[in-house]
Amino acid sequence: MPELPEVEAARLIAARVAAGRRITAVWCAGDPIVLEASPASLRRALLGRRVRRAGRHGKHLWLELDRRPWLVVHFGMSGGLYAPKRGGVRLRVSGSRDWRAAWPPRFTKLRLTLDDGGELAFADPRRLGRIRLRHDPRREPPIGDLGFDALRELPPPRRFFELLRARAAPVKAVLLDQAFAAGVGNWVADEVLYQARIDPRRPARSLSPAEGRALRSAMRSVLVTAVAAGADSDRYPRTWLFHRRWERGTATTGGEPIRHDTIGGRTTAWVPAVQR
DNA sequence: CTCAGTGTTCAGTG
DNA sequence: TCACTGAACACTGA
Repeated sequence: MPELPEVEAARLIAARVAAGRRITAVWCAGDPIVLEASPASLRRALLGRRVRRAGRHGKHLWLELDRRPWLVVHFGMSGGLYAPKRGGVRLRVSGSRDWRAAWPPRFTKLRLTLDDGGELAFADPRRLGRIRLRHDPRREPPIGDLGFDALRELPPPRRFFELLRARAAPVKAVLLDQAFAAGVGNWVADEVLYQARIDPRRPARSLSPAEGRALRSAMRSVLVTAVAAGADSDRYPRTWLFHRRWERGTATTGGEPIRHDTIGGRTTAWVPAVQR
């Protein structure tokens, strides 16, 4: 699920289901890896609380409650937040293929019931996600260590360029660094570099001011567009590299070949004919 | 059976 | 101390 657009979509789900509601039941899986806070402390912190709003910074999502600490979640590689389909059939069985369609979803780690009967479930098959409690999420680690939120706090062009100029690593690696821009992940970084027409291997500090502006604009455009689409990738523009990034040895809409290299520790899809 | 993946962290290096 | 790199983590699906 989880880069900034997907987490923002999850935040909207959380707000729709829980904002203004009281938590009447809490269920926790016995998973000490994903549950950084113990089931007992989670229950103590959440049960009976009223949810004020849902917040997000980068890929972290939290619920503001009427008493601290608050619930903070990170989706890792495979986590997600789910609500029962409105008016849909409640499947009791949650095995096999489309585990997200079942209720509760398979791999559910935390489940909340609200006072109007609404429900939220955090599920994470690969267990790289985390569920935490924090008194002041924005100021404490891990969120306190992050850079600007790539959607809501994009710095002005001058400042953005200065931050870029301070980094010697490949620009792709810098985009992935959450202490630089919180919320940018592998596919967003590749999409941004493609649309800005920049070679992902370039040292960040080697970019010209014009390239810095192009990168910043592309970051804003990709994120605004993906969030407006509700993180539904089928609704992303057909011109985006996203739709072809895993078609090995294939070409973009312009007929240019896609190349795959490991940069910043991640497989990077890019188009040498376009990105310089 | 092996490998890579929409992510983060930590040990090791220079 | 800092910036950076690569491996580890855990599990699923190709």
